[in-house]
Amino acid sequence: MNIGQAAAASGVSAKMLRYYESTGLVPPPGRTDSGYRVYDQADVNTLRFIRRARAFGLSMERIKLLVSLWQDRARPSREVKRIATEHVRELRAKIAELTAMCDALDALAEACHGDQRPDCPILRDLEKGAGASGALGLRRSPAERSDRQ
Amino acid sequence: MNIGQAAAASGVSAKMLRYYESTGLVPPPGRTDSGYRVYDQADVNTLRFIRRARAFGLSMERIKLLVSLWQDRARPSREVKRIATEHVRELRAKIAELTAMCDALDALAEACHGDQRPDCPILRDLEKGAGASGALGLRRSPAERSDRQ
DNA sequence: TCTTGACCTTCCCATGATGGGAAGCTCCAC
DNA sequence: GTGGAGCTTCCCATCATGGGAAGGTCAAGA
Repeated sequence: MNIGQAAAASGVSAKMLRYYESTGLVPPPGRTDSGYRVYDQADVNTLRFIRRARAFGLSMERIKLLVSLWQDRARPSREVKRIATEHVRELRAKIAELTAMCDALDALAEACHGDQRPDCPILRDLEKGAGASGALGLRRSPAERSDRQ
Repeated sequence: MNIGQAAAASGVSAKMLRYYESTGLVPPPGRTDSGYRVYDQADVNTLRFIRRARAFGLSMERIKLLVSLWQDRARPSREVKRIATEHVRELRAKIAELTAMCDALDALAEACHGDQRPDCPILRDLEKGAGASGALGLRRSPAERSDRQ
């Protein structure tokens, strides 16, 4: 199989395939005399594994770990579960963050007439000084917190 | 006010301040004879507006629109509301996507013993062939869909 | 056998918003 | 006048992904 066929069979683009190889996520495949990459079914299975792991939003770094655990018959499932639960925790945090943004902005949008008049609660909120922004805990922004400590 | 003072007063880092200027989000401020940027209170107000808009997760592009609407006394609130509701829609889509990932992975993690034994539902799921992945509608990945149409 | 078009190779660039850091200049307080 | 804090520009890195150019390869059909 050349790279295009492996891409079609795995659902990973040829571009990403080369990228995964360059970062060491997958080992360099064999080459034909003319330099074309050659893949086999085992490679395609690994790529599919990676694609599915990506669909869970896992980072390349974690996927690298998962692939090595997957290929280790003596792995303790504890390791795999640890990676998964850590990712779940991060996803929950991200979801909570987005939900807060979404709810706060939605409330403002609901309060906005949305007609030809210039008065707008959304803009009024955005131009507020140091006042708390309701649902968003916006007192000290990340910038304020991290800028030169 | 020099850039450091404007950064402290607005909560936007000096680094981002220069970046916003380079992308045209804010106009180039005045300069001293020696080349230092000079800001006034109006600039700081704009930067605060931007910082608060960023806290809602709005993109630079949309913030650019919002700033121009904000500064237009004759703006129709319709425009502002449109931008906000569009962003809310995108946030909801993102939240749904992350929630699906999170729930699916969490279910797998819950089913995993997490001990020294190698058997693991998480890895079993990831190595599955074309089978549907439960909560994730993983039949055709983005790669499969977009790769060479 | 030659041509043609699809495919492969490497290399560079762009994304979006942000930070890190280097080299060099400026300003202020002592 | 000196030291240190702060400013300037410029380049690099993130993270996973795609776009595209320049050039080589392969296979099918004339």
